[in-house]
Amino acid sequence: MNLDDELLSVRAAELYYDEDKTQDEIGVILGLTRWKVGRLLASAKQRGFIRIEIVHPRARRLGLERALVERFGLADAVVVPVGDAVAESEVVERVASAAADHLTALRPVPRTLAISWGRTLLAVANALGDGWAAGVNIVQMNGGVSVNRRSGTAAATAIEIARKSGGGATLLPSPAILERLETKLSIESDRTVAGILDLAAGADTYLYSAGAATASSAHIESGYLDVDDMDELIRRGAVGDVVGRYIDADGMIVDPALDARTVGLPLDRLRSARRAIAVISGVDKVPVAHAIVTSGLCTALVTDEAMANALLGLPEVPLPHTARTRTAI
Amino acid sequence: MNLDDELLSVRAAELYYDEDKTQDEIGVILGLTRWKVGRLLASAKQRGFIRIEIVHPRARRLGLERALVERFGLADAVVVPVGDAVAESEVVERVASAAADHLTALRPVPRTLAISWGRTLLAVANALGDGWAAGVNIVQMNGGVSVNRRSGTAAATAIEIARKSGGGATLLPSPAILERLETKLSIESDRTVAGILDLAAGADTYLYSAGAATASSAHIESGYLDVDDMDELIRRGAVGDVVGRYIDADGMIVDPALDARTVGLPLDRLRSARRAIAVISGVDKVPVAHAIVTSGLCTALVTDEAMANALLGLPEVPLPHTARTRTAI
DNA sequence: GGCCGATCTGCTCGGATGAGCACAGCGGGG
DNA sequence: CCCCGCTGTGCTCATCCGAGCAGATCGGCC
Repeated sequence: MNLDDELLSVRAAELYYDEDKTQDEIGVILGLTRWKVGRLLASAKQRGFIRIEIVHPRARRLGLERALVERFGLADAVVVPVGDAVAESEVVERVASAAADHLTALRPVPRTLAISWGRTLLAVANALGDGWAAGVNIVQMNGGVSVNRRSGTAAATAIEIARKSGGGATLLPSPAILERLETKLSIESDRTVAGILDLAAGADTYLYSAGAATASSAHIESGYLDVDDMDELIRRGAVGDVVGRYIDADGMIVDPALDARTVGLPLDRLRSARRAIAVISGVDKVPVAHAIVTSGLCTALVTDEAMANALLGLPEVPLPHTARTRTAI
Repeated sequence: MNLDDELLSVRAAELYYDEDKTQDEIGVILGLTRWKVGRLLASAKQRGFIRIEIVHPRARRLGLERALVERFGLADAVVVPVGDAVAESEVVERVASAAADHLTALRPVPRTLAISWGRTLLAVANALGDGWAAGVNIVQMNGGVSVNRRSGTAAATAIEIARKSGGGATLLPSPAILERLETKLSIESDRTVAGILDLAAGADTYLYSAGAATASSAHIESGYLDVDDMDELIRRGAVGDVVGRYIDADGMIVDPALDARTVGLPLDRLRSARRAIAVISGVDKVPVAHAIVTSGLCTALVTDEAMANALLGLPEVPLPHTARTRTAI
């Protein structure tokens, strides 16, 4: 395949894709047979000269989804594209929107859905449409902030999701982390709390996000941990938290003592769940997302393209000509 | 066409373009007939959800070319795409390369080619392939720098183009602009110079670029004009220079006195030429390019996509969703 | 010079696709 | 209540296009 053919490929591609000519017409224009034109187009496609992009907020990246499912043994994956022009803040919205779609399309329809809380989950709640399902019981699976600057975020998330399905919300009335083990044990043995945790443990579907182990964690913001605690966690290998529990790169609890003071469902319940949907986006959460998918904490992952590429160990934006220099084809 | 169909379009497009499924298969997956799928794909294309880009240094934008030919009554236009990732400096190279292609494909093959000089033309000279034509006589059509920091650029351009066609170069041994009118008249009446200008006037093809009327003009760099002269020219409506002569937005000479001291072919010779090829790129040259195409100074324009869009009065990067807000479809 | 394998070219054939048409559902107006 | 135009759907048919095959061409090697 010499240079001349390369130029012809490009000319043919222009006529075919930009000008909507038929291969036969292109053959006449360029003085070639239509089969030659077909072969040129095939080679142009194969060599990556032709890039087809689907420009839509709801578009997905099916190839990456399949790769994730394959690589990490998931039941399902949803990957939303992030074009150059998509702002960081908008990515969360789009991932949340995709998660809402995914929830809406779940079959069988969930009867009891256990959820965590946070910025991402609130976005999912907002993105869900009225009547996304019928009469789903929403139950919180971990303790949360009761009073902070965005007071009631956790509760609002659960209530919103429940309202939109015409079902009820069961809130877990407990702090996320308690100072003393005894307090935690006694709260957990309280009939109300125990009942709620039982309900959560019996859920058929789990939906949660994850937090990165950084100084901007919601746990620090809410005062459950301070910066020194976080540094210590990081020093011991923490990559982030899942429903309030800090894990390392292998998905193991980093600090058993801290974990014992954390109110909520144990992680093994997620691992044994038939359906556990993790909704995670943002580069700072790559390590925790990796820990989640490799340690079986979720059956489905909803995320963004950059995350998917990172998880699969690929360069973030595989442009054809940069790809050549990076991967030495 | 409601929102539901819009989402289906996107899903269908993903399966069709990213996953290489057949429309029939997509029909099965989405629970639609193959005809419905076909219609969805057509609407997705029509609504701009599907963007097909040809990623290649030699690619062109045929649609814009046709629009330019149509709008400005040109015989030919060549527009090279500028993707997001193409650096400003590379654009000139690509335009030059396209100009070289265009020259090589000219029929009938030029016998005498009159050229100007400058950064762009030098790039064209370098981009030309050996044997791009056979025995073309190259002749300079305007005076140029003889000694400046890049000494001999003007001469090198002509010589290079000539060498690659196996023809000869005829240089115009004169400054671009003279201080006194008498000097200019006497130089022009010199037998050698007059002969060269006659030769240029008899060329069958003209090739030139243009300069913007800015402080970084080659005329200032070479000392023919100073910044005050330029300010005065701009004040009087100058948009740039064509073969050394400053014109306004209507293509008229801005300063007849200055023009009288400028050595080279008069612009009307370009207007009456059978083939005059202008090679222009860069946003700062939009005004001068516009003056050129509207006042009939060229029969063919070789330029970049941003320039073409500017000339046609379009937004620079017509993304589907921004286009909606800007042009109110 | 002549043989041979590799590559390229042009073709047949069947699947994929788009244009155009007939019909169903729907809503408004008489 | 019925008629009628409009939109959306499923189908027929002609066209387009890609897979696969036989002959042509070319370069390497003896």
